[in-house]
Order: sequence, then C-alpha cells, then structure tokens
Amino acid sequence: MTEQDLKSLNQPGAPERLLDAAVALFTRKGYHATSVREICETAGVTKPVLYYHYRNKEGVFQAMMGLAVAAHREVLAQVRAADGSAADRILLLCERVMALVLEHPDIVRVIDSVYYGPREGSPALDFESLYGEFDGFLSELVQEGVRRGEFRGDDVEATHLALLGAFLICKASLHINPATAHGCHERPMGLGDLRRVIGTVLDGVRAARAGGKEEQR
Amino acid sequence: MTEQDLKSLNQPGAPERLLDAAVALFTRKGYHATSVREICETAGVTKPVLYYHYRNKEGVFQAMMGLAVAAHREVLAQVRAADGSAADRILLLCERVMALVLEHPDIVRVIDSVYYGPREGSPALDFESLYGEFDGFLSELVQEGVRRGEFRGDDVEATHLALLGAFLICKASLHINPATAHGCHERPMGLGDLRRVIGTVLDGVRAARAGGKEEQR
DNA sequence: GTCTATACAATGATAGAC
DNA sequence: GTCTATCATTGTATAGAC
Repeated sequence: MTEQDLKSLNQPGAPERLLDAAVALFTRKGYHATSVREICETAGVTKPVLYYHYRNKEGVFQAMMGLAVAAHREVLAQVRAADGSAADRILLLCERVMALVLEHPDIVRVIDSVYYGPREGSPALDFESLYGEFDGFLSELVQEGVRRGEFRGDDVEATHLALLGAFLICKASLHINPATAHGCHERPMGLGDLRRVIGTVLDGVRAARAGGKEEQR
Repeated sequence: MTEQDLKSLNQPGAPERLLDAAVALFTRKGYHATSVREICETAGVTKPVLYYHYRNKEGVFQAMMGLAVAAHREVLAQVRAADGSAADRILLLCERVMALVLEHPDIVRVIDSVYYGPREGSPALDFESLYGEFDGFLSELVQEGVRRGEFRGDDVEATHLALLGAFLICKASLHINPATAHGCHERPMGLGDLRRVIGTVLDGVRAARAGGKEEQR
C-alpha cells in the first residue's frame, strides 16, 4: 500500500470532504438555503476550492446524484438477473431498493426534497434514471405475473400503482420529523414493515385458485 | 348590495392579493426562494403592507395553512357523519380528501414541499391537523372493518399502510413535472384512478366468504 | 393602511497572487 | 490546487411621512 493510498483512506481529499459536507447541509437546510460559504467552512476549505473541483453549487449536487444513480442502477441490474416468481421478484426489487434507501437516508432525503420541491431554482434532477427506471421495471414484473397467471389481470395499472404506493409509504417514513411524528409514521419503517405491506397488496392481486375472477390465458 | 361588498368582490384587498401572490410564488419557486419583494410586486403593493397585515413571510404561509386546515377538517367531519360499510367509508374519505386536493393543487404542492423539505429554515407545519388526522381516521375505519368482519384482521397496520400508500401515490401525481414525466406518472391521476387503486387494495384485505384465512370475531 | 427611503447582513461568484 | 480580497446583487426588515 503506497503512501498515497493511505492518505486517501484516512484523510479524504477536498472533493470528498466537500461532497460529504454538502450532503449533510442539503439534508438539514435544503439545497437552496445552504450557502457555498457553509459548505466550504464545513469541509474546511475556501470557496475557490469548491468552484475549482465542481463548477458551482449545482455541480456538487449533480456529483451526489451521479453516485446515487450508479448505486440504484446496480441494484436494478442485480434484480433483473435474479429468477423466481413475479411476486418473489417484486418483493426482491422493493427490498433491495429499500435497503439502498436505508443505507443512504440523507441522500434520499435530499433527492426527495428536490423531487417534491419547486420547479424553478432547483437543480436539474435525472428523474428517469431513478424513479422512472424503478417504475418501469415494477410495471414489467406485474405484467409478467399476469402472463404467468400468478396475478389477476383485470387492472394491471391499478396493481402497479398499489405496489408503488406500498413502497412509497415505507420510504416516506424517512421524512418523519421526530418532533412531530404522527399516526402511522410514529416510527421509521424497516425492511420487515415493507415486506408486510407489499405482501398485503400482493395477496389482493393474486389469482384465486378456486373461485374469483379469472381472465386472459 | 353595498358598495363595500361590490368592491371586495371585484377588487380583492391587499391581504387577499398578497396571499394569492404568495401561494403562486411558493408553488413555483418554493418557500425559501420566494422573496418578500417578489410577493409584494406580484400583489401590487409595497413591502410594509405585507409586514403590516401578516407579521412576516412566515405569517403569510401560516395564513395559507390555516385555510387548508379548516377545509380539511370540514371534509373529515362530513365523512365522520356518513354511514355505510367500512369499505364504503374508506373510499368516501379518500375520494373527498382527494377532491379537495384536486381543487387546490397549488396549496397542496406547497405544503408537500415543506413536508418533504428540510427541517431547518422551513416554516412550522401543523402536521397533526393534516396528515395526522387523516391517518388516524383511516386507521379507525380499518379497525371498524375488522370488527365488523368485513376485513381480514391478520395485519391491521399493513392494511392501513397499504391504503395510505394507495392514496399517496395518487396524490403524488400532483408533483409531476410535465417536462420529465415518467413511468406510472405520465398523466395526473383523477378520482377514477384513485377509486381503482383503493379498490384493488380493499379487494385484497376483504375477508374471503369461502376459503382463505378467517380470524378474530 | 399605505407609501418612500434606507439600513445592514448574506449571497454566489471571480480576479489574480502564490 | 489553494489562497486573499473583493464584486455586484439580493435578502429581510424597519423608520417615519402621509
């Protein structure tokens, strides 16, 4: 191990420190309310250092997004390679993405706050690479389940949305403010909760073995 | 009709114009990024007028919240007074609240952006009076359904969360950015879509008449 | 209730030396 | 790559006249 490697392990360089500082501040104060000055002070560097490594404040945000998109893509690829029933794979997809979310709650909070935030003045967000790919894959899996006769096929879109909602409600628990926790979101949700909620929805769309509606195929 | 009434109908006073301008700007640019200067210019008044009628920028936001909470409370009271099966009342609750949401998309967008936004620097938000009361009522209705034998009672919390998720995913379509629409959210959802998604979840938790698990009662 | 005028801190960003 | 010094701009908020 060279001296260079050792240094980069124990003492992250300015770019890494800037990115960490930015994520922490974006989470706490939001993208707009976080000033370049604060990011630099937290990272222990001066402003021109930020403008040198990243183009500007949005550059820091986009660097963070790049990491998130890459990690998300990797998870999707893993699930695509897995086999099993449609229900198994839907559960696997949701679990894996949720695990990623729970691993990086700050980054997800920042991304969500931009997603649900205003359009003007916010950094560009590569929706398609995040929610879009997840959505699309989930939709494919539902259709596959219908083709295989696993699921009822009377309203594929509603099934897709109900599953997405189940995932969303668990992810939303990341945004709980402990000071004002309420109702269903008195505690953050874990993977176990996700499994139960997804399972409840899947139970409803499973093709009944005896009786019940049956269609196409 | 007095001259005063006529005036207030055709030419809303400074407070109303300020509130309308603020909601529009908060929606487009976000709470933090909207300046007092802009609100006043849009409303056609000068800054001291805003500081006179509302205490400051947050005062304008809280005035908007007050209207939203009042309207929401009224809807909940109407549904509480209604009768029917638990499933009927759950559907009614979701439909009525969704109708309110669709009536005031801008206000909901602003509230959501604060809910999902950062904690520091954001205006205080009376969660309990909005999501909290809705959550609590929905939970009561699910429990009522189990007591009556309408629903399976093996996982009341998961049922509650699945229903909440179904509502959430429909509401989330308000945040679609037409420029970057993706997957399931290519079009905004309407009341018909909500009914289908809620219906799909309800189908899954309904106590089977013949076969299937049956419990407590 | 509404105005003009202003105080004063903080912002994103850069020039130019080292 | 990193620094010091500085820029123009915008932010919230108020004093005091009418």
